[in-house]
Amino acid sequence: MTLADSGPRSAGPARGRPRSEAVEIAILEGVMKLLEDGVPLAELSIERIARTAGVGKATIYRRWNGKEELFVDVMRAAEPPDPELPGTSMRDDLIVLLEALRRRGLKNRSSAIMHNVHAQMKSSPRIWNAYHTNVVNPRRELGMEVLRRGQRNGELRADVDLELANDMFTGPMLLRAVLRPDSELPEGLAEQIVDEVLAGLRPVSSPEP
Amino acid sequence: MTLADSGPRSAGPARGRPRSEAVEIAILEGVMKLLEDGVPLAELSIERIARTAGVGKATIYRRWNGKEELFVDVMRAAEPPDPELPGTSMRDDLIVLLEALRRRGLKNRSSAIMHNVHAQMKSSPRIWNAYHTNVVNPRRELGMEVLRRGQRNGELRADVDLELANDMFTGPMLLRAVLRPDSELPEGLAEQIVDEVLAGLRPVSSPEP
Amino acid sequence: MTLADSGPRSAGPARGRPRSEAVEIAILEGVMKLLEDGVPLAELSIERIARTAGVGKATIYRRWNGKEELFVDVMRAAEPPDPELPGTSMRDDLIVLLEALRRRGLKNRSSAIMHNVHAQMKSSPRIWNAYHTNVVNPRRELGMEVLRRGQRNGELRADVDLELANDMFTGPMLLRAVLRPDSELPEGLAEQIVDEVLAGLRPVSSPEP
Amino acid sequence: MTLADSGPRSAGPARGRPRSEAVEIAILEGVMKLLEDGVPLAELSIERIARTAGVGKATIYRRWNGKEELFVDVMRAAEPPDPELPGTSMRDDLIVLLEALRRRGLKNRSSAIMHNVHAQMKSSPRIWNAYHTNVVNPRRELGMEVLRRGQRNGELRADVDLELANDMFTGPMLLRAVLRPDSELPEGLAEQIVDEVLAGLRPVSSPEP
DNA sequence: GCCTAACCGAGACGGTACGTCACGTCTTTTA
DNA sequence: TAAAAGACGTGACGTACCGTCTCGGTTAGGC
Repeated sequence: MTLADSGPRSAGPARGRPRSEAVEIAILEGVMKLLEDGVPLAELSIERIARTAGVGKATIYRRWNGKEELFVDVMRAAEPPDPELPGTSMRDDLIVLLEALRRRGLKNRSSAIMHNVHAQMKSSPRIWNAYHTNVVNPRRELGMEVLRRGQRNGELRADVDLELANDMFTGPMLLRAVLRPDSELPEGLAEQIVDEVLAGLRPVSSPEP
Repeated sequence: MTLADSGPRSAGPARGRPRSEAVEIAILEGVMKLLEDGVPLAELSIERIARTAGVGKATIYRRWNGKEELFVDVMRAAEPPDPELPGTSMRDDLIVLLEALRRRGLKNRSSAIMHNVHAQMKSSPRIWNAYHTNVVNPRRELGMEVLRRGQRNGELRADVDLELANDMFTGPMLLRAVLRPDSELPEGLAEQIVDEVLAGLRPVSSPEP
Repeated sequence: MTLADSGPRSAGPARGRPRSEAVEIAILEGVMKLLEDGVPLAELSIERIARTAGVGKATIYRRWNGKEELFVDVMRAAEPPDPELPGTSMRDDLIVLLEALRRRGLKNRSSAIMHNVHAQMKSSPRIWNAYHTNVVNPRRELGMEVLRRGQRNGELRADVDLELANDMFTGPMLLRAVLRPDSELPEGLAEQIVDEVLAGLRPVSSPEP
Repeated sequence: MTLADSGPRSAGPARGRPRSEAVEIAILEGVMKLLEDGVPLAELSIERIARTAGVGKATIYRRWNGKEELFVDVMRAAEPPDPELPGTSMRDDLIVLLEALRRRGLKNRSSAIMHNVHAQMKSSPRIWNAYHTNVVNPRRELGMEVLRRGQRNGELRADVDLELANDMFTGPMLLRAVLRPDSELPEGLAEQIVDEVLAGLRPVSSPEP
C-alpha cells in the first residue's frame, strides 16, 4: 500500500492499459540507487530520477504529486522492518527498540536516505504529516505499547507521563543519530540510555517482583 | 562576526570601496521578513531575497557562496541571546536552559526560521558543520558547563556521562520542538523534564544540603 | 528550410512532441516587430525577444545557438523575393537587379533590419559564413548569371572578369546603401550606375553580330 | 586630437591633478593588443580592457562615454597614414589610393580591427557619425580631390558625377575587402579596377592633349 | 612647503542579460 | 488508456558586465 495515486481511477472495471507495477518499483529503486551512490539530495531532480529509472516524467507525476510525496514512499520502502521484541521485560524491549534506532543512525542505506530526505520533507507541512502518519507514528506506537505494558507490570511508576517517558528514551538517541550524525553511536549506547533513564522512572521501592 | 566573506581580501590595507554593512543587514533582515510573512522556504530564491532586500544578486554572492551559507548567518542572527542563568542550583539553571529551548519551539520569529532553515541546511555537510560550529555547539557548551558545575557540587552523580546527560535533558525537548512542531509544549514542560531526568542522575543519598 | 536546429533529432521516426512551427514564426516575427519599432539592436536581448514572442528562452536556444544564428534566419525571412528579370537585354536585367538593391537600402522593413543585424553578424565568422551561404551568395549568383548571358550575347566584352564586373555594378550601390545609409539613393541611380559602368565594358564596336 | 573628453574641465586654468596622457595611451594600446591577440570583439568588455591596461574602469569612463566612443579613437589610432600620391596622373593617383585600400583589407593590424570594430560602431548612429566625420570622410575627400583634378586635366569626362565616380572606384574594392574578407585581393587588383572603370569614364576621343 | 582639487587603482553597488537546468504540463507515437 | 520522448512557458541558477559610487592614496598647480 503506497501513497502513490493521483490517477483517474474513478470507478468501474479499470479501462485502458493498466499501470505497470514494474515501473513503480523501478522509480523507487532508482531513487534509492541514486541516494546510495552519494548523489546529494539537492541534485535529485524529478528529471534525473526519470532518466535513471528509464521512465517518462509524466509517469512519475501520474503516481505522485511531487518530489516530497515520492519521498514519503521512498522513506517507507527504506524503513527497516519493525524489530522483534523479546517480551521478557520492559527494559529488554526498550533496549531492542533503541538498538534498532541506533543502527538506523549508522552509515547505511536507511541512514543515507534518512539524514536528508527526512530534512527535505519538512518543507511541506502536508508531506510532513503524511510521513508522520505513515512512518513515524506507527513506529512510535510500538514504544508506547511497550511502556504501557511496563506500567501495568509495575516496571514503571504509575504517575509517569508515558508520552514524555517515550521522548526521554528516544530523544537522546535521535539527538545523536539525526543532529550529530558524525558522532560515535557506540554499541552499548542503547543499554546505557535505557538504564540511565529508567533509574528515575522506576517505582521507589521493589522494582521487580 | 559573520560567515560572510568570500572576498578577495588577500592582504594589505583594504583596497577598493569597502563593503557596506547596511547591505549585509538589509539582506539578513529581508530573509527574516520573508520567513515571518510565511513564505515557504522552497520559494526563498536568492533572486527573491535580492528583490526584497533591494540588492543585486551579485551582492549576495559576494558575501555568501549560496543559499545554505546565507542561512547559517540568518540562523545566527535569529538566535535569541543566551538566557541569564540564576546560578542558584544546577536544577534551576537547567530549567532556565530548557525553558529557553521550549520558547524557541513556539511559533515565533526564531521558530518560523528554525523549523525549516534548519532542515534546509542539512543538505550540505559543509554547511551543517558551519551551523554546528557557530550556532549549535556554543549553545550546547552552556549546558555542559552547568552540568560540570553540578557534578562538582554533588548535584549529579560523579559517574554520570555528562555528554549523555546533556542529551537526556535536551533530547526530549528538541524531539517535541523540532520533530513534532504542532505538539503542545506546555509551560511546565521544562521543569517536568528536568525533574524526571534528574531523578535518575542524583547521588543516591543526601542530594541537597 | 531554416538554420533552426540544434535538436537531438538523432534518427528514426521523430520521437516525443514535435517542435511547434507556430513558435518558430512567432519568434522571427517578434524580432522583426521589435526592429521595426525602432528598438536599437544593442537592446535586442534574447530575454526581450522571448518576452515579446511569448516564448521561453529555452525554446529559442533549442532552435538557435545564439543571437547571431537567429539573426541569420531573421535576415532570410526579411529578404525580399528575387526580382522578376525582364530578359530583354543584359542592361535591362542589371537595372532591375540594382533597382532591387536600391529599394532595399531605403528605410523599410528589410532596411531597418539589414543596416544593423547585418553588422551584428560580422562578429562571428561562423555566422558571417552562414549568412553568406544562405542569403548573400544565392542573390549574387543571380547577377553572375545575367552577366554570363550578356557575355554570350556579346553585350559584354569576352575578356571581362565577370566577378569583378559584378562588383563594379553592385559595389557602388552597396557603398551608398550600407555604408552611407543617410545618403539619397535617388530613383535613377540604378540606371545611372549601369550605364556608366557598362560604358567601359561593352565591346569596342558592333555590339550584336 | 582625440574624441577623448567628458571631463569636468568646466573653465579656469585647470585645477587639480591633470589627466595622465600615459594612461590614455595604455588604454588604446591595450585594446589594440587584445584585438591583435584575436580576442573576439564581443568579448571586449570595458572591464577586460581596464584589467588589461591596468587601469580603473572609471578612468576609462572619464575619457569616453562608452565602448563605441572609445572604438572611434581606436580606429583612428589604427588608421594607416594617408598614402603619398605621385601626382603624375589621375590614373596613377587612383591606383595608389586603391592599393592602400587593398592593403588595409589584408590580414593585418588595421584589418583585424576594422573588420569588426567597424561593424560594432554601426549600432549607434551617433558613433557611426563620429566615425565618418573623423575617419571615413577625410580619407574620402582625398579621392574626391584626385578626381576633381583629373576632370580639370581632361582625364575624366566633364559630365561625370564625381561622387558616383568615386563610388565606382572604391565600391568594388571595399565590397571585397569588407564583405568578402576571405577573398583573394590579388596584387594587380587596384590597377585592374582603375583601368576597367576608367574605360567608361574617359573622354570619347583624344584623352590627353 | 603646504592646500586642495582632480586624478588614479580597486572594487562594491543595483541592475540586466547571459546560457543552463528543472519545474509541471502538453502533445506526439507506439503499444 | 498507459508509456517514453521531448517540446512548452516559467522562473531560478550563478556569472559577467554595465555604468556609478566610494574608498585610500597620488600628483600637480596656486598660495
